[in-house]
Amino acid sequence: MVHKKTYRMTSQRKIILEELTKLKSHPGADEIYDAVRKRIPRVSLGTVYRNLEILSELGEIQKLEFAGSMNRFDWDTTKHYHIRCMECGRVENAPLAPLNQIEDELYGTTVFTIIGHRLEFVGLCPKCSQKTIIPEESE
Amino acid sequence: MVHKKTYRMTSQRKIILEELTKLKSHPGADEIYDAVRKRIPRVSLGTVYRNLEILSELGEIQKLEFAGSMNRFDWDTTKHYHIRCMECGRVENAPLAPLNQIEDELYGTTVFTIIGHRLEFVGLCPKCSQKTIIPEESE
DNA sequence: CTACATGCAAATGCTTTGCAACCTA
DNA sequence: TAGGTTGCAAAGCATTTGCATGTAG
Repeated sequence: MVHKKTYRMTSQRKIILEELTKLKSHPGADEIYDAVRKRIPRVSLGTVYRNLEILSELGEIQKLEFAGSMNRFDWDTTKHYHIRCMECGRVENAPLAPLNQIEDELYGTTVFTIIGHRLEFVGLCPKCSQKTIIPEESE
Repeated sequence: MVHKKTYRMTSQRKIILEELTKLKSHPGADEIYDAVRKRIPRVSLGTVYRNLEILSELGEIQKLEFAGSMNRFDWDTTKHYHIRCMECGRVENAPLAPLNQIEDELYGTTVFTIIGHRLEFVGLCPKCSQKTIIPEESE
């Protein structure tokens, strides 16, 4: 029998979890690092990364991976989709119920074993859509 | 009036496009680099990256960005989704028609201006699903 | 006690960029 | 000939890792 890995609740781990929960947004590791550093000035970025990984493995938090941008983390562990601002990177929840049936549609038509899917919306947040007025094409 | 940028058809550019088209798979920049190097031994990886970027800007190819893995490129420029093997990274087309209405569902319920969406499936390719037999949980 | 965790710094992997020489329209 | 393009090398950025020391259970 294999030895089961037992995780410890260190003060760093607890504080990282607390700060993510407090942030409410969908921060990247760097933002969480900044928040945690206010309480543990000598904390290392490596510790933040390691703990975010472990916490998501434990199901305490959710790791959000986006195409072409850095990872973000979510205190909300329920299944939901996101919208990301292509200008500033801000992330919000997408008000759309999970497409629970969509994977079934591929069943039998692909040689892959489907394990999951990821859906993300790309757009502009209110701030950036004001700034980003697409200029007229003038020849 | 602004000066419009005019692209040139250099031999490198042409060969990069040719090799991507030949590959038929969904190669990363490194694979394309390897293929191109057989015809232009002194080509640089930077040139490959720059040209892939320009070619996708021109609509000659499509840049595929996946969550948590490197970019890949597609000679097929039509709208379609993909499945990626979580073990070996192999990418295939997903036999599913584009969800053209899905963005409309968010209309009015989000403050974001939706510009697009990205849907990707994650799973195991035949080779990896054989190797990856999930071991029983034995206490 | 001991296996897991930490801080630190160096390393990683992918991608981008500065620059002088080069070439295409 | 002008301005896009190249090869080369160095830099950039997010993330991971090796290691000696620290600490929770």
